[in-house]
Amino acid sequence: MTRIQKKNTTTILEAALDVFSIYGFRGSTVDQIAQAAGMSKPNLLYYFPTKDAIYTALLNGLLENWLNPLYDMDANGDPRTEILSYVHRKLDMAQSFPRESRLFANEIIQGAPRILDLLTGELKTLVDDKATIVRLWAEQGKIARIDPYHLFFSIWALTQHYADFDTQVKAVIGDTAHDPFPQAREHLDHMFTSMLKP
Amino acid sequence: MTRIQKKNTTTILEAALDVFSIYGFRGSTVDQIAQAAGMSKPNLLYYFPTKDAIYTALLNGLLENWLNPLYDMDANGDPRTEILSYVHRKLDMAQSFPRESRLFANEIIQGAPRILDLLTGELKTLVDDKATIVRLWAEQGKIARIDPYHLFFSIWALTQHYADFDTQVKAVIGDTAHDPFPQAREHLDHMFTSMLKP
DNA sequence: GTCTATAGACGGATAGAC
DNA sequence: GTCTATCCGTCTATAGAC
Repeated sequence: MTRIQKKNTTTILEAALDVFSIYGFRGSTVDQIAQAAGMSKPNLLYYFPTKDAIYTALLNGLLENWLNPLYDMDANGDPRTEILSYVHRKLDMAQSFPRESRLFANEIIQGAPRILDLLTGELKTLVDDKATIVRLWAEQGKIARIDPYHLFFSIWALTQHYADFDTQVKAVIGDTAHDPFPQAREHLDHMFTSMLKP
Repeated sequence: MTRIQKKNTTTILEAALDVFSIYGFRGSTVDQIAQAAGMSKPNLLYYFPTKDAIYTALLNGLLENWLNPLYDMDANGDPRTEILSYVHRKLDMAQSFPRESRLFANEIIQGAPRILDLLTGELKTLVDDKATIVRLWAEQGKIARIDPYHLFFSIWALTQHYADFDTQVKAVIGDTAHDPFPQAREHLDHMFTSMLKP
C-alpha cells in the first residue's frame, strides 16, 4: 500500500467516524462522508467498494481497543484497585474517544446487527471470565457481594453516558460550566468505593 | 376529530415509535412506518403532512411523561426514600417503555437537534431545582455529600442502560437467562443505598 | 378517507475521460 | 488516482380517481 493510499484510507475512516457516530449507518450518506473527508464521492468509493465496507472496516478497527481495558483486569491484583482502574480507563476513553463510544451506542441501540456475534461470542466469554473473578473476590470477603454482570453494566452505563449523552450533560450543567469529567471521576470514585465495601 | 381519525392517528404514532426508536429520524422512512401501521404511504401522509411532523408530534407527546418522575421528587419526603423511589420509577419506565427511552437516546446522541431548547430550558430548570434539594439534604447530614448533578446523571445512565443497551445486556447474560430487571433493581438498590450513606 | 400513479429530489454505485 | 457525468433504485411528497 502506497503512502497516498494509506493517507486517504485513514482520512476516510476518520471522516466516516465523524458521520456514522452521529447518524448511525442508515442515517449517514456516502456524500456526507466524502465531503467530510474533502474528496469526491467516486474517489472515496475507489478506496472502499461500498458504504457498508467503510462502516465494517471502521467497526472492526475499533473493536479491539474497545475491549482492551476489560482484558487487562487482573485476577491477582487488589480487587478495589483493579475495578477502580477499569472505571478510570473507561471514563478516560469516554473523554478521549466520544465518537467511538457513540458509534457503538448507535449500533447497539439499533439491535447490533453487525456485531451481535461479537457480543454473544467474544464479549460474553470475556465478561463471563471476569465475572468469575469478581465473584471470587466477593466470596473471599474482599469486596461486597455484588452481581458481577450488573457491576459491569453499571461501569459501562456510567462512563459511556458522559460520551453518548454529552449534549444533555452540557445542557444541564450549563455552557459556562467547567469540563464535567473531573467531577465525574470523583463522583464515580465515591460511588464504586462505597458500593464495593464488604 | 372523528373516531376513525383518532384511531388512525394513534396507530401511526405507535408505528412511528417502533421505527424511529430503532433507526432515528434520518434512518427511518415513511414507508417503513406506513407498513408498520398497516396502511399506505399516502394515507399516512393524509394524517400527518410530513415525516418531520410525525416525529415532532411523537416527541412532544412523550416528553411530558418522561420528566414526571423527577417533578415528583419531594423536598419534604425522606431523602433516601425520595431518591430510591425516583430510581425505581426510572427503572420501571426503562422496563415498560424501552422504545421511548431509545427514541430519546437516539435524539440526544445525534445532538438533540429538536429538543435542545427543552434540555437547556425546562430540563435544566427542573434539575437545578432538584439539585438544590439534594444539596440541602447533604448539608443537613441526611445523605452523603454528593454532586447532585452527577447523581442525576448516574440515575439516568444506569436505568436507561437497561432499555437502550438491551441487546447487549441480553447478549452478555445469555438468552436462556431470566429477565434482568429484578436483579438490576436489587443491584441499583445496593448501589444507591451505599453511596448515599452520610 | 383511501387508493394508484407519479413527480421530483436524493441515495449508492459505475462508466469512462484524463 | 481523481474527476464529471450518469444510471438506477429509493425517498418524500403530491395529484387525482374512487
